[in-house]
Amino acid sequence: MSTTIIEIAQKAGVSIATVSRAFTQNSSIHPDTRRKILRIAEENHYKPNPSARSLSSKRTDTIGVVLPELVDEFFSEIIRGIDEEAYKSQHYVLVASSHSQRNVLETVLEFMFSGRVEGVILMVPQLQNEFIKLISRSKRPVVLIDAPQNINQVVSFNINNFQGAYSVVEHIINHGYKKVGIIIGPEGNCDSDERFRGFSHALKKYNLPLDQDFIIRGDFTYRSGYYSFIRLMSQNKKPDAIFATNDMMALGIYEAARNSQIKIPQDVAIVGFDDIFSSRLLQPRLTTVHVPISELGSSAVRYLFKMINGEVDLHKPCRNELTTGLVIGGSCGCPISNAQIIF
Amino acid sequence: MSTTIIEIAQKAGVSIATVSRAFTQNSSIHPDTRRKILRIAEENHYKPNPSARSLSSKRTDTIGVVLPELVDEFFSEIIRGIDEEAYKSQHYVLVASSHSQRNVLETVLEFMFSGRVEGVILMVPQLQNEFIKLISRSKRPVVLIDAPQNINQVVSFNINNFQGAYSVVEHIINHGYKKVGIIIGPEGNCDSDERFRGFSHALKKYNLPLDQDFIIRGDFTYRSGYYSFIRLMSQNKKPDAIFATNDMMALGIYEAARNSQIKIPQDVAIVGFDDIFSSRLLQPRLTTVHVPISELGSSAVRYLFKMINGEVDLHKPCRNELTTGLVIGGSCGCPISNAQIIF
DNA sequence: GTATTTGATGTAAACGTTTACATTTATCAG
DNA sequence: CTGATAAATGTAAACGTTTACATCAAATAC
Repeated sequence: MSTTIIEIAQKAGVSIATVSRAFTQNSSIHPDTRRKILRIAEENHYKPNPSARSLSSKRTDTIGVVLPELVDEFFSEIIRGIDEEAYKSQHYVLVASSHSQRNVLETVLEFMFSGRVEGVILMVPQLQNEFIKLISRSKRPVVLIDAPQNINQVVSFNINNFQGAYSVVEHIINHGYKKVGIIIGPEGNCDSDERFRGFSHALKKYNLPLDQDFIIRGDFTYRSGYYSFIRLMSQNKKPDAIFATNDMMALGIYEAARNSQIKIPQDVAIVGFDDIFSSRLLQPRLTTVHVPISELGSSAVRYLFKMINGEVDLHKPCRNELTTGLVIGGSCGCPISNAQIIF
Repeated sequence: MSTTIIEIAQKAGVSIATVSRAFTQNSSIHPDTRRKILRIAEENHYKPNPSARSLSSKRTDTIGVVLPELVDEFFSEIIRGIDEEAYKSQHYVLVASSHSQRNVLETVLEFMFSGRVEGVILMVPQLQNEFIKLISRSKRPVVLIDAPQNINQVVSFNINNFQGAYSVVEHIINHGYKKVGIIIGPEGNCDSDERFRGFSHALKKYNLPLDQDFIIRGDFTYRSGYYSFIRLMSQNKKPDAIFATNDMMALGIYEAARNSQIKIPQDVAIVGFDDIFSSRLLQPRLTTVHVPISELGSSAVRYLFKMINGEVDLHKPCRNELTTGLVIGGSCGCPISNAQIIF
């Protein structure tokens, strides 16, 4: 049907082995021969068949990416980081989001055992132990994005949630707020856990009490931010500052505050985490923690390639934390002109 | 190395052909035999090798998706729609963003046609004629998302830009505004062109003049919205309403208005297009045009599968328009309580 | 009882490469 | 000039499936 290596070999007057060599990097072939073959291939619209190639060589030039459903703003940034890096190394990206209808374990297994990809980048905020075992035993390299702190048998790239949370909470404490509330994320979510840890640590450091009434569980959605805020602020004892453990919930807070005539930051200061695009539009702008999202993706890919190329040990655990940065808006009480928002 | 079909055949006491048949849908094999083989395969962690399979059968169970770099909010929604639909049909999704470099797109296309995927979903707002030819001659099915109006040799799924623009502009005209400005998108962008057409048509219909001073070219970015607004409003003759041809530019407008103390909608009414998440956070909420993004992706995939399965003619051009909906906020002058935003 | 059809399975030839090994040719030291 | 070494190319055996075709047994028709 389509042109094969045999045709090209005939037209170039060489064997198929030589044609094959013309298409691979480190093979001994005369530069002139290669040029000639590539020219003829070009003329005949010949491309090596990927299936045949990987059947024979066991390489697929493809990496797999498994993403969770939730992380909306992350999604495109992460993929962009991954895709860009993969493109540089001439690799393809096979994606799968772990849908509600889909069992994550199944997807990952499929990926790892089907031989379709050379390695996997896995992002699952709620990671069970069985996964960890599976991954650490796997023959194919796996890099996690956002792995729980206590897991150390794997390779992972993470946001420094603790540090980020600590510094943003420290920042509001320095404003003089003493009754600091927090809206945490879903149970078992490692980002949320770490951010809570940073929060607690900051309070402790500054000798502030950890008041149970000021700890509300949300689930990282807009809606939960809205309602958690209302719950917090309808108690007799109200916080004077709130740490929303992600920006999406902070957005919900802003709406709830507007609806109940509560002024930010006069009545209550708000800080968030993630620095998502939308948070920059809020009035006053949200003070939050910047996260290097696409870098998370590209770093993960770079490391994955090292594993694939055998430059690093496949089973040597390795935890990497990317540093966060504080983004100061007006929501914490800082005097901020909004004129500088243009980006 | 890993278990092959031969091993399973031996353990099951059948030929490899029978094992193969156990793994394909429409093959004559005794149910008991299949069950037994699948059990043994399961026990031995056997999965058919995808490369071998597709080398032999010419099927890859994979579709390709090429996306532009820009369209941020669309990205994740589109992929979600595509992935979900592909998953239902047991297909994998290979993504590539076109990195906004033209020759890259070419490479990507070639990659896609190298036999790695069974069909391609292509989204490129600025599509050149050479591509159209390439696509319409292609052996593999291609479905376009967002194809220029004047292109009719291909299969495409589109937003009804004209209708959407027409109705939102009609809406502001009905408010009584007579000097309606517009910020259009980048040159050659088909979405922008169609939206402009809808705009002009509405003006004409209501006997309003098309004033060149009220037409400013932006490029769909926040930044361009900001500066285009300033340009529009620093003329002697100012518009009393502005149609931003996408929401991202409307966001920029809001900031520019805030900085120059111009009140929306009292001093100037604003409407947008896309109904992106962020636009719901604006005060007053942006009146805009809702676009069924993920549906665009899933419809495209469904049609692609029909082409792959030969249910529809590969080369029969087919243009599909998905209807948009008007989202009423307060930015056009409508009295709107913001309480209902929670979604 | 024989001929015919049907369904389940086996046989073996693709599918289009890569690559270990063999062969040829060119290069060069002595 | 000879033998050794290196570089370029050829030969042919994998790689792990699918599938057209052949075979065989059982069911059905007459």
